[in-house]
Amino acid sequence: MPELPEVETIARDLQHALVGDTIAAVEVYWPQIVATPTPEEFAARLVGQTVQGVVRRGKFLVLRLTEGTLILHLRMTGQLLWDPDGRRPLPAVRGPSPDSTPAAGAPAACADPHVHLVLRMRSGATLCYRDVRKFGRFYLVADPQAVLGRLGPEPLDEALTPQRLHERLVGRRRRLKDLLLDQAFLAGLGNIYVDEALWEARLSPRRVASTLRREESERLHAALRTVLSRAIDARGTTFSDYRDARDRPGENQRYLAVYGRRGQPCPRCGTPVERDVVAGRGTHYCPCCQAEPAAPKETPDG
DNA sequence: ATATCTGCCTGCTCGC
DNA sequence: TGCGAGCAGGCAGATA
Repeated sequence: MPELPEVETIARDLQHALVGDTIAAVEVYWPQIVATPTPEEFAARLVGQTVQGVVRRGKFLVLRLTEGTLILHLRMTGQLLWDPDGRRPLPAVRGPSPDSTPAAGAPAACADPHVHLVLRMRSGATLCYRDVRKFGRFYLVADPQAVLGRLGPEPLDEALTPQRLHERLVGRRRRLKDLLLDQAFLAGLGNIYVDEALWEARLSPRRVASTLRREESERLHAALRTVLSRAIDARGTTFSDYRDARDRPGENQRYLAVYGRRGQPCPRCGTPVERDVVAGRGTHYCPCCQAEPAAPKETPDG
């Protein structure tokens, strides 16, 4: 799953590869991938636009263009593959449909059936969007805030001090797992890095945010920075599908302490890692290091 | 504000 | 070997 470190890796690579290049043609093979505007408008407006910058916000990839902003979300299995020679997936052969745009029910015949959108650049490079699950979405907007406006702060932003994180946490009665996955609370965390950060901070995923002591919030703050920074340095985690813009896997999976390690020993204490469903998500944790808080005691009287 | 449910999708595992 | 069922999971949208 592409989360903050994975999208950051792609953004940094594409910043070098794409800035200054101009979109020559757009091919849409699965129209639902385009969230806004209509797929036809989307393609028409993109042609002729030059890429001026590529950045990340939360898990979104943001391409600043001459006119407007192209924003995309890779969701679960999305890959954005840059090929300087433009000869990788060759999704050129169309089905028998005489229509210019393939209908949703009649997928075009592509060399790679999972490529749903292609940007052909004037340099000859291609940018191919590949997504087995088809959950990813593209947005072409005048105002980026229309898509990004509801995102919470960036976990690595210096403005998010331990004190500020503590203040945000203690105002909420949701469980940490639930809250940290909420993109309006913090932008960019997904299932892998929430589990890893909670392990690093020695906090139970079931802990109610409002009960955190200051020292525990500080531990969580430090853990988020440690886990995310290390993952960026390692160019992301390839658990199953993730690839960078040049189709290379990341290296961070070798540093995972709990995610996907059910039954294996906790690197800190040796207790077997457990996997439960918390807040509707598969959740990995060490039952010893991340012991559940004692049930809130009903004080008989005081 | 919080919690829960559905739909979007396909590849994979599992049981028969 | 093949089949259907169930599952995973980020997010939007609806509902309680």
